[in-house]
Amino acid sequence: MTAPKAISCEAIRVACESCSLRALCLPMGLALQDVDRLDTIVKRSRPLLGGDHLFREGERFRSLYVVKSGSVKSSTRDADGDTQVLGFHLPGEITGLDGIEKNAHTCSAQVLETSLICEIPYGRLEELSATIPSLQHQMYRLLSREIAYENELLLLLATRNADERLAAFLVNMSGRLRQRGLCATDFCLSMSRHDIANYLGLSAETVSRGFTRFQNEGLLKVDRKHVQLLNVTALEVLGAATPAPTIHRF
Amino acid sequence: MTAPKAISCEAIRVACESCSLRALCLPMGLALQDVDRLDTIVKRSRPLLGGDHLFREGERFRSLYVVKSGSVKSSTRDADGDTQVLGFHLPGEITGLDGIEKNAHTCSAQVLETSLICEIPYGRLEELSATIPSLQHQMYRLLSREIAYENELLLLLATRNADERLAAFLVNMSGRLRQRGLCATDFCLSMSRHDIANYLGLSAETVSRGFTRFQNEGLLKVDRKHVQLLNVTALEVLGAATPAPTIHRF
DNA sequence: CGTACTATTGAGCGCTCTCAAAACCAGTGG
DNA sequence: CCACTGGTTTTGAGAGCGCTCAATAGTACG
Repeated sequence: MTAPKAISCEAIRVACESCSLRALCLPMGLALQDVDRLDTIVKRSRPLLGGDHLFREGERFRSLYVVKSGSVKSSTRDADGDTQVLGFHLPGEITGLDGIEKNAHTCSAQVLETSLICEIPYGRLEELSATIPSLQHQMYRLLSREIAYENELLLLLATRNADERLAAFLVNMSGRLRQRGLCATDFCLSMSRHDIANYLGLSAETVSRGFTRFQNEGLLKVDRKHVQLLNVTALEVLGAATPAPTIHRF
Repeated sequence: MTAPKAISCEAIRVACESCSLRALCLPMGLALQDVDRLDTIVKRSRPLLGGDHLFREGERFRSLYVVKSGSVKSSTRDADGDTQVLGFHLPGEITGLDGIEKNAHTCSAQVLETSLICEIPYGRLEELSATIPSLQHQMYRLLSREIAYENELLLLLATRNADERLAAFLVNMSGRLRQRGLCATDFCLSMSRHDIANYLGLSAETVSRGFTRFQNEGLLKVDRKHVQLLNVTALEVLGAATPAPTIHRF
């Protein structure tokens, strides 16, 4: 029951040894030679530690960042100082796209655990994309994907109750892990309950209660950050579509 | 007190006679000759009537749409059939960006009132942007802007109460109108209370009560769709930043 | 073993939803 | 000019979900 964290993180690490930009871009239709050209502008840094910042809100925008292993949290802060978690980025995913327009970051990105991150200097990427139409095409798709994804999130926050949000979150994480070839039913959540709650527009207590209830209902097993999904179908139904407006129990 | 609708809509119409792609793109740093090239691929259609669809969820993605005059509502539908309003598009604004990735629209766009819409065939736009670096640059900015904007919306839905959401909505509309050179304190809301509520993740009743309370507090005057902001500062404070966690009144 | 932090659990309250009715408006036809 | 109709908006009353506050429990680390 112990060290599930180590197991899961190791799994991620192993799976992502080969997770370079190749893995990210090849399926999207880039020619191998173009990926190599892209590869030349990418900077690889030493592993970052949990709590390290990739960038902070307001900083000059210079680069996009691709998670190679580990995970990243992006968040913003409003006039009150209230912080809002905008998303979690898993291996293969990109962050920093919001900074392009104003040439300044509108949110902060913080590493949640020891992570490997690729930095892509945006200026050079844009130059390159002007000479490689397929790269430009993928860039447009990438940005559009982000928009569509946030639309889904808006739907979730605007219409779903606490259980549905939490279920949707778990199903979403599960799907993204599966997409990267990782175990979709047994994984570690690198973020705190508070972060999850904030992301879902709930209080930490409500998220905690949700986990407990799901466990009591046999939908999953949870031990701190380690989560084991036992009934993915039920979670999907709960998260994506409530079969009936009101469910009466007895 | 009557016919404010006509006044405001007329104002929009007049102000947007000149609101072509030139107005949209020139301030963004496109050379005049490039704007002209862009102009040649744009289709202009006869005025659309309230309720007409620009596109529907699931349809093949072909074009982006720029509002010349009038207004557009974009919304999505989930598995339950629940509909979620994702945004309102005013003159000069663009819609359809979410469809690029999957080559299919992930939301629907519906005209709220008689409107003039420019259609930009996406394939030709992408081709063009591959030959005009500055256009490519603006496209990236446009997409990034959409992402940053949705981030703000997520913050609103996740952390703000009903009054704050409504205030933020009004301030936002006001600012966007001002940006287009229209009156920022006296305008008509082309969308229904139900649409506003849905957009803000509230019930129509709560929105209605909000309008009434704001009016009683002297923040604005409201008569059906016609809104007159009397104390923009107070609304900004309420919508963007609550000065203190709790405000005690007596 | 003590400290600091995170997570869980409990109790009570308040905001917002739901349900319901009334008011209001626009359009139509008598 | 007025009654009728379908729609939206407003207003009211009650209930429930999720927040807040608070205490406890569990974990990591020195």
